[in-house]
Amino acid sequence: MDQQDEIAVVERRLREGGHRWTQQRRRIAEVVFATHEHFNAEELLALCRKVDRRVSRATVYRMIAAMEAVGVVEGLDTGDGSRRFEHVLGHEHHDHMICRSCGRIVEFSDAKLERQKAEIAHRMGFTMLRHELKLVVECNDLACPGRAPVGKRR
Amino acid sequence: MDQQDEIAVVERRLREGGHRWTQQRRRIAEVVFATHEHFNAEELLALCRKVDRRVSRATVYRMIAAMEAVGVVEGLDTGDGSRRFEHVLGHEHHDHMICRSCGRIVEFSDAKLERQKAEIAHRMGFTMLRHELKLVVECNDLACPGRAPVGKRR
DNA sequence: ATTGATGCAAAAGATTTGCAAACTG
DNA sequence: CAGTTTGCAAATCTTTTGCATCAAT
Repeated sequence: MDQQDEIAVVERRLREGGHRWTQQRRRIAEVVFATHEHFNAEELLALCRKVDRRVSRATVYRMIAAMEAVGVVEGLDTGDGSRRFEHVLGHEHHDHMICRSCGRIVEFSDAKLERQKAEIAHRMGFTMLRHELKLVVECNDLACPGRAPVGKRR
Repeated sequence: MDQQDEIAVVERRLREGGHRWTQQRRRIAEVVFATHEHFNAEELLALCRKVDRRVSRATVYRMIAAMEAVGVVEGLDTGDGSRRFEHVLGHEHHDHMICRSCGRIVEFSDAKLERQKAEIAHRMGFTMLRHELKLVVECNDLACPGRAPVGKRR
């Protein structure tokens, strides 16, 4: 699935949800699916503004909420004070390791882990909507460039 | 380990960290270890104030940070806009399910899951400091009293 | 006495919202 | 056209911080 298709999916899902497809929303979707970073609202706003001055902060926040609601974007709490997001179309679910030494966000996925999570929710009588696993780690020398901590930690 | 012991541990760890043990800190620790809810800073402040008017908001925030730093309290992001906390002395690590229908936070723990998490971090060359697994679920009729959603969801 | 801790109020950030104007279907 | 969506700024909410004062060691 390439970027055009992904944006088409976003459009379709929003329309199906009774929403309108505006120029701003398309712009935001384009930027979201063009990046592979974990961005927060402010960063997304800045990226959108670079290509289209008409995108406002409020619209970015509203669009993020809308995309989350239709499941094309997921948020994660990295502990830096803002929520960060990533698009989730076209790749299987993955989890995150957040390195306290260098601030990197490392993605990983593990089939066994996924099975275990689903099984636990089911065993306890719940329907799992989504799940978020965060490992806060410290990198060892080989794995890490040894950069200074990034951003404020709390 | 009863509540007195738990508070003694908090005191010891803070003192070992070079901190002073003040009346406010003792009060806050007492309240934290007396509750079994997942409280946020504002709620903790209100509880403390009920028994001791001298506890201020700033001190509550500072004490939460201190307790987190010495590992007697852990925070979790429930998606309601504030961080929630729980004390972690005297019971093994557990994860959380957050029910989107009724707002309940259900705790669970699974040894196999724990082993898997640790193994993954190790395999990828990291040292795991802590981990947080959150399953966002929807309860089925039997499991849920069917209460209305609690708090704002985002 | 020294020095860290506290309370207060102000500041800082992130996110949400009211409303008139602009745009979509 | 009718009804959404937008931009803006103001409002909200949570958390942090500066600083004079207080209290623990």
